Amino acid sequence: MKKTTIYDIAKKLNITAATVSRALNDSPRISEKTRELVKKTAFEMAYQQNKLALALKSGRSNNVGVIVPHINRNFFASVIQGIEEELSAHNFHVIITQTHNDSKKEIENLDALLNAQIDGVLMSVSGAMENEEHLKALLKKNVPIIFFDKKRDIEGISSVTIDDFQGGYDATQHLIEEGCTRIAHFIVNKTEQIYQERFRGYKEALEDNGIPYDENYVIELESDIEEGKKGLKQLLKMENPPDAIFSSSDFAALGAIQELRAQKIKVPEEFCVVGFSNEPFTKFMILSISTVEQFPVEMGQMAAKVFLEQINGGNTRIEKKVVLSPKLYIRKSSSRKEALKLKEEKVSYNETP
Amino acid sequence: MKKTTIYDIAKKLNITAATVSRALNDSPRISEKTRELVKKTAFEMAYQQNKLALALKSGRSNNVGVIVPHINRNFFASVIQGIEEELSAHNFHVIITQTHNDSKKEIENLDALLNAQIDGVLMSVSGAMENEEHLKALLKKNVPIIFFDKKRDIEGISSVTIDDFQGGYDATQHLIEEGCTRIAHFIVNKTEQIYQERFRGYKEALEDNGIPYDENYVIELESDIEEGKKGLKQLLKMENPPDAIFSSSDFAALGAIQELRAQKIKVPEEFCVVGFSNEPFTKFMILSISTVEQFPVEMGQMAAKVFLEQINGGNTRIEKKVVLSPKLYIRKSSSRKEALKLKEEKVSYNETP
DNA sequence: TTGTACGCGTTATCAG
DNA sequence: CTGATAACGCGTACAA
Repeated sequence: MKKTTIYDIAKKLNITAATVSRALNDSPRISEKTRELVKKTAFEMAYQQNKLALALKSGRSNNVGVIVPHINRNFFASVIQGIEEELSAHNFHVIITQTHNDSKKEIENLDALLNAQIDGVLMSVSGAMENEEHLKALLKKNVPIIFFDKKRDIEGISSVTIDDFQGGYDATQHLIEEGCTRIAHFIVNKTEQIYQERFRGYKEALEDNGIPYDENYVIELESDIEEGKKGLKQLLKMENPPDAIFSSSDFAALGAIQELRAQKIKVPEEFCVVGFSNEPFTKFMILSISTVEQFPVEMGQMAAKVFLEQINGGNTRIEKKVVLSPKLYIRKSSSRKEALKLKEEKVSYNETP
Repeated sequence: MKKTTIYDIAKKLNITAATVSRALNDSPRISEKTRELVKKTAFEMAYQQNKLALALKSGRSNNVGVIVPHINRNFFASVIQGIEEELSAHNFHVIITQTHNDSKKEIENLDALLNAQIDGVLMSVSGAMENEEHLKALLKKNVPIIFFDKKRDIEGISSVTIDDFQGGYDATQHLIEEGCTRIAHFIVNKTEQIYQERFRGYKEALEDNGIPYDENYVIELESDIEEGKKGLKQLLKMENPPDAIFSSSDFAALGAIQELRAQKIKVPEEFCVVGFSNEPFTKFMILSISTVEQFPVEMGQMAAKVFLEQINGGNTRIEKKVVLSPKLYIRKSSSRKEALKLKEEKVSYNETP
């Protein structure tokens, strides 16, 4: 069955397509009578506007491209959720693509999206710091781009991120306040800005508290449970092993905790752990894991809002850098003082005759 | 900066747009020389094909709409991942929309996607069993639709689901084999097919094992931790409380386990629990939760494949019903026999002088 | 091998 | 208030 166009309606009513168009779009320059007649027949013929034609004519597709490493990662799924909610309310559609952390795939996706005439790109950059030629090239195409989470500092491109430095600082400061003195750090990828920033926060918190920084306490690993176990084993082999970890990955933090359990080391009494990202499981564990919330839904909404501003801002190119504040969620895996206090109470209770 | 079109290239080379088009598309009817010249200048002028114009002309947008209740749910995010991987390999783009389980939103999204001239829709149906007029109406529009997970039985519409009955049956059978005799069931929503099927599997397994079915053991609740706790409390109040739960929701299963712990009831020794969906956290818990894997990524890939078949199948309308097999993952929360055996060994070890 | 002319569905502009 | 026409960018049947 062929789709009905405004021409079909026009023919049926013996008027022109232009008139039909005006009627459907509630143009002021049309008689009430024709307007209603047109709308009625349009409904009867099950007319559906072809946005493609509109897009071709207007130069706006009302589609926005989103590029992430993996959709199936709670963080990114949540960001996308925020983006979709904000943009669909403004009649934009969200096209999603994945890079699997391969910058070659990123270039391909970008290219395909541009071909599809998207009105903008919201992306979390994949790969190492090098290669950003393809991103700079985007600027010339005059397509609004918004980076979120993993950004690059490119003049003219807006970004929405969290203050990773602050997140790292707060996590470390908290561990210090809980009485930990030898704090290790799991860094996910030394070549990526977000991890560098968390690392920097870690170091600065140590420094501010007069705790010497020991580079042997810093281990680079993948965001992965097994890697966390391995990392912990490595730390325990040291002459002067740490009594806490600030991990840039919740998964590695979980691995570390599992390994600590296996080695009969008590968490948090003897060893504290703080992760990063607030993955759902961190809250659900019986030994819940302290972590840093990144507010992914809000990040997505904000990225979408910045995009909408740029679209509506006309030709004035605005470079906006939004930095959201992370929030440390203190849970059991690092509540050392409280755990020790409880234990003490128990002991004294037992000692009472 | 204006985007360059084939017209711009044509003008520059003093040829016609048609020739440029042929050159870029590697038409056989063009000289090697012009082809190369055109491609070279196209590159220099940073030409990008406008797929919108192509779509308008060809009637194919190469965009596919995906409708889910929530993107930020591990199951759906994984399905989408599978869809994206499969479709992007065939040069289709994936447009995602959410319904928040509101069938009104579903209708709106469907409408918007049709306006956008998508080439097909892959969707998990929201809402209760009633209202399926809008879905039937789709058939007339001649747009390929594939249901996944939550489907409706509508003639002419293909679907990809898992065998929920089998999942429910296997989970219950397993509990029986572990020695549980009074098995309760958490059903998420009695009006939805997938939950009805799991429930049916539960009942049939009981019957096949000669265990009487008690409707008081069946509790309807939301897929939610708090609801799971409430459900468990309700069960324990009974005169003859159960010794196991097959929960259609991992979250409710977790809630039940947390409440069991709070009430000092030993899992799995005194009470076994099996969930459904294999949410990531079920594996990560120290007391890992047995659950039923639904293979969401494969489901997405399969849905995409069925769509591609229909697209390529020409006019022959095929109705394909793919049913994937679920897989029971037996973990600690229901490994009663093993736990009892271990305990016994420990006891006898302790008793040895 | 290349050019000419048209159509995809819509809206904007100009004329009536 | 309505009709006629051009334009968006592309591919292609037909003509040369």
